[in-house]
Formats: sequence, C-alpha cells, structure tokens
Amino acid sequence: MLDLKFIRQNPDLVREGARKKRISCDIDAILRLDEDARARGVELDQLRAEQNTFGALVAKSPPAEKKALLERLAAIKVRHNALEVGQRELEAELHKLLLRVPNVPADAVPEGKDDSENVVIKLWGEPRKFEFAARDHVALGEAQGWLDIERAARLSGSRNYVLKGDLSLLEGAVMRFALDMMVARGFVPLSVPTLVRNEIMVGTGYFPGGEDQAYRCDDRDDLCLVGTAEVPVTALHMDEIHRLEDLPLRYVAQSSCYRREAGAAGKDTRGLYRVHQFQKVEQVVIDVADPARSIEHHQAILQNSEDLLQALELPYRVVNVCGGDLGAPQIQKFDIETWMPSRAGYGETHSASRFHEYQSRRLNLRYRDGEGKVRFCHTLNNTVAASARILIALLENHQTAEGRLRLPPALVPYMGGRQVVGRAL
RNA sequence: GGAGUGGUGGCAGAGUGGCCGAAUGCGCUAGAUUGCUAAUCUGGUGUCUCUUUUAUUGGGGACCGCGGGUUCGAAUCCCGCCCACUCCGCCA
Repeated sequence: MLDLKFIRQNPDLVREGARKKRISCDIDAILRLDEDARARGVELDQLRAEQNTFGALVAKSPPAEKKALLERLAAIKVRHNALEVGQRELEAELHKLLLRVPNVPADAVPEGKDDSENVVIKLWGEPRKFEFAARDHVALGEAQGWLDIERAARLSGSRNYVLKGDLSLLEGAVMRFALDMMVARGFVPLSVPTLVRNEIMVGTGYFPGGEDQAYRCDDRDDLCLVGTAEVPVTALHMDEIHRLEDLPLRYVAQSSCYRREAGAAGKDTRGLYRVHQFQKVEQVVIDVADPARSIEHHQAILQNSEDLLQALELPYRVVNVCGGDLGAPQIQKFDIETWMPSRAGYGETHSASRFHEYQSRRLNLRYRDGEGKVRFCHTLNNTVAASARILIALLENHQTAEGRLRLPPALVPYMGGRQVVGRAL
C-alpha cells in the first residue's frame, strides 16, 4: 500500500508506475474520495468537539439548564450521525481502492509487457553438452524408482508427486544445505505456520488480487494456505514498533508452499515444474526505510541464492524483471533462472523482491528511527531453494551416462557421504 | 466441541458511566548528585489523524483486543467476533 499523502503529492508518478506495470487503477477516483473524506472529517471533528464541550457541561449544570443543553446536543447528534455513516462508506471505498494501487517500480526496472521482455543481466556457468541421450527428470526419476506421479494423482489430482528413496532424501538434503548456509550467514531460522489468516494475505500484498492462486479453508475458518514462507515471516512482527538497534531482521524459514495454479491449465503439465505443493527455504529481510540500504540488501539476498546455485554447480542466469511482469507490491524484482536441459532453456527457480514500505504499511510494521520518529520498515525476500524445481535442475544437469546422479560436493555430507546415487540403468 | 475466567500504554497493573489518554511501579531517557560503577533525587516518556506554523510550536479529533449497539456522554453497560488461560470431552 502506498501512503495516501504520497499519492496526493505525486499522482503522476503513481499513474506512470501503474502504466509501467500494466496495472489499471483509477488514481483520480482515489483523489476525489480522499478530498471528500478529509472535508467531511474536518466537519465531523468539529461536531465531536462541540459534543465534547457541551456534553461535559451537562453533568455540571443545574437541572434548569440541562434541558436546553440536551436539545442542542440532540441537534448536533443528528448532523453528526448523518455525516458519519457517509464517512464510513467513503473510507471503506477509499481503502478498497488504495489496496489495489501498485507500488511504483524503480527506474532500473525495464519497460516490457511480460516475462519475454525481462532483461538478462548475468549468466553463470555453461549449460552442459551431453555426449549421451540425456533423460528428463521424469524419465530419470521414474526409471530410478524415485518419482511416482501416477499414484500422487490418485491421492491428490494432477500437479502432485511422490518422491521416493534417494530423491526424497535429496529434497531434504538441499533444504538443509540451504538452511545451514543461511544460518551461517547470520539469518535466524524460523519454523512458521503455513496456514494464515486472510488479513495476513492482505498484509503481505497477495490479496486482493491473488485469491485465485491460494487455497482457502471453508468459512468455518478464516485461513489460507500460504504460497511461500515469505507471508508468515514478513508478517511475524506486524503491529510492532521495532527499536532501531534490533534492525535489520534477517530470517530464513523452510516451509511447505501451496499454489492453486489457476489459469495455468495446460501449461508446464509434465513433471515437477509447476506443482501444487513444494518445499522451499525462503529468506526475508526487514530493515529501516532507507532506499540505498534496501538496494544493498537486495544485492545481498540475490548473492546468497547465487552462491547456493554455484555450490550446487547449476548454470543460471539473473534477469531484471520488466514492468509488465512485476507484481503490484514490488519496487523491483530479480529472478534467477536455472538451466534445465529438458526445457532447453532456463526455468525460474528464485525470485528476489524489494518492496520498500508497501508490505509494512499494510502490516503496520514499524520502527523508531534515530530521531525517535516512528517509520515504516522496508521489507525484502528471496528464495534460497525451492524443492521441486531445484530437483529438476539437479537431476537433469548432473545425470551420468549410466542414468545415475552425481552429487555436487556441497550435498555429499547431506547424503551420507555418497558422491553418486542411483543404480546404473 | 462444552463450561468458566480474562484481554488497558515497552512490561506489570489500577480503573465499573462524565473528575480517564488513563493512577502506581518497572523499564527507557535527560539532568542533578557521587573518585568510577551502583544507589538516590528531579523532569520527560504511546500511536494515528486533521488543522496552524518556514520550522519548533499551538489547537482539535480518534484509539483501553476487533466490530456493532445503548446513552447527551462508554476503558467502564449490552451484543457479535477474535485471542489467551483453566477445567471437561475428543484426538495426532
């Protein structure tokens, strides 16, 4: 959410930001409502002030004077109530619109309509050239008895999977490696709920707008399954005012992630690429409202994930996500795409976002600065490792000619000291 | 799921219709005092918002879990919800 004052003072900047993101929103309607609401607010405050002064007199007045006072107060109340009802409606409407105003993207965000116009800013590693007929992760996984998609479909429908044996262990190994790496870098590990209140989804910017992508409980419970640990971790300190010396907060959390993938029918239907449930280790940073510092954090959390991919010996590229592919909440986003031979291309595995105050304003997540002023925090997050997709990359990039799987040295200690797993096919 | 108790400022805790944005204590903070530290004394110490001022400042309004209601007036009374705790039941 943007500051209403900011919108008032920079309407063109906000309009231009929305245009760049290809998100429609009616700034003029907001400004009109805002002006109207403030005018009514002033009048309401005046009426309340009168009410307060005369009300206090009632108690002290002799009975003879009370009647006149009460009559006067009754008149005030009539006007007040009429105004107040309208004011409530106005404010509710204003808030509704405000929730949908997109954050203003950074100048460094490239123009573009969708992901095809994201700008590659870095390449690392060489895609491997196979001197044998390479299998895709499904073929390899099924041949090794590591992957069972058919039975998973019986349990839970399409886009689900069962991992078995060494692949199940490998999932745990990657997650634990990611977690350990982040803890070594000073991030505080958290285990958090994956079922959160509706309010938390709004606070982190997923609602309104993303309802179709989230699994919701029925109306017995006001709960949603999160698509990422970003949600509960970023919201952990909502409604709090942090002391300056407690910032920055650096958190890392592993969680299950749930995505409905509505509207993706027929897209990426094979294998583990687009699934309803996966494991992910996520990093979240909460710090002071300093744009330069946010940029430093952004670089740092991007680097963390690059370091992980390099340790896993997986070729990747970093893209600067263009306006049209950016979500409403982000100032800027870098995606990391990892080489996946079966796609003959790079597939998105990480997403590093910078939000400024957009989330913290919704979450009422604040701190007291050096002058004692209360301000909204800046928030950022990035994937460290997301299980299903990182397994695709590991299986496909590190398969051997015999159909076995070579493990990068970083994972060897997490797989019982083995350097290769699976039998020769 | 049933029965009960409770939710007040950073924390503890008083407040049961106007004298309450809220006692008191702790914490924090500034100053005084003391060779230093500790202790003691004095002052300050919530958030949001409108308005005024170049700014400091001044004035108004709102907020005592959340949302409604009663009343001229609500932290206080009533209703709904959320949360916590205790007991019972059920269950991994």
